Amino acid sequence: MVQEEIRKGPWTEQEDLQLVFYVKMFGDRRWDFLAKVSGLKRSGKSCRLRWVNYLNPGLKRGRMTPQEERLVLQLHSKYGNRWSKIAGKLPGRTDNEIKNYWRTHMRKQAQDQKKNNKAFISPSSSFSNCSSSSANSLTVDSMPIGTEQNETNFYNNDGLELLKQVAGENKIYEGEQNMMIYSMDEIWKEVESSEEIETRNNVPVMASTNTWDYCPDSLWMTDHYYFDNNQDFSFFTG
DNA sequence: AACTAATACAACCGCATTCGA
DNA sequence: GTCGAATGCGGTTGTATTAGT
Repeated sequence: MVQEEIRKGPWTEQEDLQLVFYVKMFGDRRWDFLAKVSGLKRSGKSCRLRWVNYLNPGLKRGRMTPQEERLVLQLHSKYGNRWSKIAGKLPGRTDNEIKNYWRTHMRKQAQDQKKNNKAFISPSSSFSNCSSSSANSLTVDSMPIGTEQNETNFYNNDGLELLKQVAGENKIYEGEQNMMIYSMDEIWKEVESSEEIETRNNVPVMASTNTWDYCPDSLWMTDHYYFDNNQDFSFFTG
């Protein structure tokens, strides 16, 4: 049996467009199926990763804000390397992004400590210790996230205008704007309250990881509703 | 201007867990 | 209850970009 060649490496714009189109058509589930019907020579796993970490319209782009950095420090000291859990508390950020951020800064931290000829205790403890001092210097807790000055724009390529059209981008932007009013205070509140519930019930609380939670009007949510409630697409899956 | 180091980001891999037949 | 497929997660690696010399 001849195995169809699976593409690896960086995604092209064309592949992105295709994936977005098919995710919009069929929802962000059944990745193997999506990979097949889309004609992409990618594994379902690869498609999912690309969507989750890059194409998902609810993602925030650009550098972490100081508030987010502080929250990551705090959450890491609590949860350790459970990146998806931490990401669940940071709307628009992915576990991959946070993981990368942490890794980079841990390395820097280790190097600094080496330089200062200090004993290296442990990643989480050393980092969380430093977090308190840096956190104290911050005074803009109530600044809404997503309002960072970084001008990095996900859709800054000409070709992606098409993507906008295909994916109904206007709606998505509305969603992003809604997301922006989710202030750090609110996030902190959520962290605290979910932990309370966790402690009380001794049951893990699923954070609202889905970006749609903050984008009630987004087209994507509409699509999900549509697919989930109005249509039976099982015939597609054979 | 050229080179190097540091940083940020994207992607892959392997394993664990969940789901459905 | 079992098993295979799908999905999710964390670790790791590769590459592009930026900053420093």
